[in-house]
Amino acid sequence: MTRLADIDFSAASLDVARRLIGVTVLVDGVGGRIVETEAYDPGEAASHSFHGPTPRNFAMFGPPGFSYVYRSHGLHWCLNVVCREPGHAAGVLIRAIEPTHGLERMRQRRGLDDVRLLCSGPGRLSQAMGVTGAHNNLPLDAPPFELIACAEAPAVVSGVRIGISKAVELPWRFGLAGSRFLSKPFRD
DNA sequence: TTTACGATTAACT
DNA sequence: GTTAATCGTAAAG
Repeated sequence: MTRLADIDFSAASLDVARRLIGVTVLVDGVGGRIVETEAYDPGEAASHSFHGPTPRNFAMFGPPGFSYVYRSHGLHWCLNVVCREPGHAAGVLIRAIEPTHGLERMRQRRGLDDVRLLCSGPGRLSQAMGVTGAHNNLPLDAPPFELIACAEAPAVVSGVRIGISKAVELPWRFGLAGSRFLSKPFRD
């Protein structure tokens, strides 16, 4: 049984990343169940917080349980959950969700019908849920955000992270075992 | 001020 | 399998 109170955002990003699997995340009532996450920690070079605070990543240095939204490749928004205590600047990237709430809204925003392609990637799920830079540095336990814990602890698999060039060997990617909504399958 | 590049995606061959 | 799209950010000059 995973209750929302069991998710302590002041814990290490590894723990938070694993525990977020199965949790439902909504923005304005639209969203779904988290099936894939990645942990980032200032101790490793792949993290945006590795080089210290900047105008982009300041949200990571704020309180845990807040959002950190950044723009990737000039066109995609990516949603992160800040964890650890303020100043430590660790975070968890939400990489994929299983769409459950507001399917029509998400189809409209994404411009396609295939449920499987709606939210299977960090940029995709942000577009589907309407997340933009305006959602940066907001508390996740207050509107427009909403988190709903799952009834049972899900089976979680892990592997190496995707799309990075530093610290590529760390197995800090987590996913819901057997999910059809992952951005890429786990082979590890 | 200039420049190079990215925690990506989609559309190609 | 490869590559173009597209621009904010940060490091270099």
